[in-house]
Amino acid sequence: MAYTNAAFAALADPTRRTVFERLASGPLPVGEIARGLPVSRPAVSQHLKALKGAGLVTDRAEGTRRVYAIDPRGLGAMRAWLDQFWDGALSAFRAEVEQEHKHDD
Amino acid sequence: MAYTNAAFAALADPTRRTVFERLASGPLPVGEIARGLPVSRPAVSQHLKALKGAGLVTDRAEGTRRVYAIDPRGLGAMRAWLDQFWDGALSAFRAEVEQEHKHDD
DNA sequence: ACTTACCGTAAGTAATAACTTACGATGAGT
DNA sequence: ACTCATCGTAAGTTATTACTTACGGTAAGT
Repeated sequence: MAYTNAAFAALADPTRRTVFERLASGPLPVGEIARGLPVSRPAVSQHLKALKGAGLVTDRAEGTRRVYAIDPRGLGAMRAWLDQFWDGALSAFRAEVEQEHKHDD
Repeated sequence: MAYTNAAFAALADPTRRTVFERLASGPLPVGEIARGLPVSRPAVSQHLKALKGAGLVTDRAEGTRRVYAIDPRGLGAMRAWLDQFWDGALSAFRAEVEQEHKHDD
């Protein structure tokens, strides 16, 4: 999917991943997300913009505040990409181990 | 896991992700990986070093060449991190949809 | 209407990173 | 011993980016 590129790039930054993790328990307004973080609130806004562009979060207006929530689309894109390697990598790894055991004989 | 940080950072770069994808079909020496890529071979070596540090690839010496293969550890760390959100995000999304359907009545 | 709370964006800065070329080291073949 | 192939690392450059402060805009409350 088109989200794969942006999703990986977005979650690369530790601060941005922390922002994302704060939404795991449920939707939150920007101020709540930024509370206690070592960066300023505008920085959090910029991170949220990047996450939104990657299909990782959605935002809705609620009065004067903006509530963000996790968007499954970006998550799904990353999962699909990972699954592309999962089986192959495991079987290859298994074959690799057996190969090394042969050397032990 | 400790690999989570480095794994996300490693796969953020498109070139590096391409390098990683070339190992999907099986182990390859550096020269084979770099063949046809728009970057130099030393650049590929540097990418492989980053991938190795993230637990995404392993390397073994085979004569004068170095064969790289996909390491399931980094892949597993990312999958575990993703699964941490997967169920919650889906159920939250479902609740969100139902909430909006209520508005349609 | 005025103030306050909440938020996104613009501009500028400092740190990071992806890339290049140059070089050195090791193993295979003659 | 010599040459060639393969690869990792060092040094330097350029582009990207994460952050700050400053500002403007909208909604709610009095």
